[in-house]
Amino acid sequence: MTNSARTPLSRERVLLGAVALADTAGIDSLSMRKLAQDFDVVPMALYKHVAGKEDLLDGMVDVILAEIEPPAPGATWKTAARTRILSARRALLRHPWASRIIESRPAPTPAVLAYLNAMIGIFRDGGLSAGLTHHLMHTLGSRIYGFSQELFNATATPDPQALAAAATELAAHFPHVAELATTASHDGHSVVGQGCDDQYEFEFALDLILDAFERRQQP
Amino acid sequence: MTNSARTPLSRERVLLGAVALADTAGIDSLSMRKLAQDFDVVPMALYKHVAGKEDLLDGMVDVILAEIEPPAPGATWKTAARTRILSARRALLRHPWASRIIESRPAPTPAVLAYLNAMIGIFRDGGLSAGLTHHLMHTLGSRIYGFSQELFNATATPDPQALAAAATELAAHFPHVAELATTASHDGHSVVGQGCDDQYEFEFALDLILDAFERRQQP
DNA sequence: GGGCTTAGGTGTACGCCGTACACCGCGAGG
DNA sequence: CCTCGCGGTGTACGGCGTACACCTAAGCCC
Repeated sequence: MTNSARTPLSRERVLLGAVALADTAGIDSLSMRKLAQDFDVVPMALYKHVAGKEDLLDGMVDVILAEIEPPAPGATWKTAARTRILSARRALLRHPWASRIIESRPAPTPAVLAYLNAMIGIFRDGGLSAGLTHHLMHTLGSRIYGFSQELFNATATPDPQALAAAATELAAHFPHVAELATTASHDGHSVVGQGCDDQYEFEFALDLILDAFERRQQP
Repeated sequence: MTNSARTPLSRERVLLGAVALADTAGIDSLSMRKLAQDFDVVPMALYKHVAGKEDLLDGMVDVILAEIEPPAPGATWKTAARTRILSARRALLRHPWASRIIESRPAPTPAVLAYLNAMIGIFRDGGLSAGLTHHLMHTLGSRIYGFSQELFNATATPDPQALAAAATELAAHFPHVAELATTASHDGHSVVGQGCDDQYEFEFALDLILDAFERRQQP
């Protein structure tokens, strides 16, 4: 009656479990030991399915990449790229830890290369030269994956008292920062902290870049 | 004769020592214990000068920020920003670990806020509206600090044998990536791996963004 | 069916890490 | 002279990734 009929581990089960754990407990709580605990298994058991923690993280990136929808056929390169990147962004927003992990990988996995290859293909097939495509990839940077480096990660202080205090502090010493923080660019009602619509800003920058390259394509 | 006349520690000495250690041994080798060893001191001694490792990393960012030259007065906002950002980039290139640390800080230090405040001031004093400045800051992203997220961090394989093998492997499965990797956009002689001039690409993207906002300033 | 291989889970152990807490020597100020 | 507190010490704890030897049970060939 030991109910020993556990479904056996596999690389895929380990990776999905790791993603789930990171989603619920936060990426900092993701350790081989905790992950093993989730499977009611001894830590070393994971090493039969994953080469080590680095390999685990690589695999998690691949899982996120797999959530990105393939590009819709029959669109201009600009809308195809835009759609794909915004789909990537949606995947990234489902897993807030993912951008940090993507940034930290020292070498690209085959899945990452395949993703980049497809993105480059969109531009080349759209008629952009190899050189211009190269520039475009560099200019997009991490936006290709659907995120951009925030100047400072939202500090999540839901306490309105401390928030107001921080605002006056900010205004006193860093007036320009304060002005921008309280200016919600495209709508009026905003406070410091969540005063800017990240999605809007992301699309604004993305479109600005894509438009600029479209102009250079046919002068 | 115990030569006990050590110059006492201080927050500044600790931070500079940490930067030096990260420069020489790599950021992954930077631990409170190793750092203490560099000072011939027991690990806990450091805690009299820094609150903990997070505070240490914050302080290291401040040290790097202090290396950035102040903006030259009497220039247009565009060249002022350009100069400052390229100076930031030079500082970052002196400390290859720095971008990873900057990215990872959960909250900005006063020094970071001061840097951003000065940068925003350049744009506002140059006549850009608050809204446009806001967009510009988002579009620049981490480029404000002098770096951009590389699609994949150079994997430093100086072995020409393995490198050539990787190149054919790449060409077989990811032809578009291979094409871009072997196309050095602005000069001809290049191989996969270091086939692109990161500095050129950085300035290209930076200028493209600044130019785009200049155009929007006065239509 | 008997023995062999082997994939997959176990147990123990090592060396690292950050840091809490109690302690103590010593120079300065009352 | 006595006290206070700054800065360095020693010990210890809990966590981490993972190397290595081991065991067990299922699958396979003869």
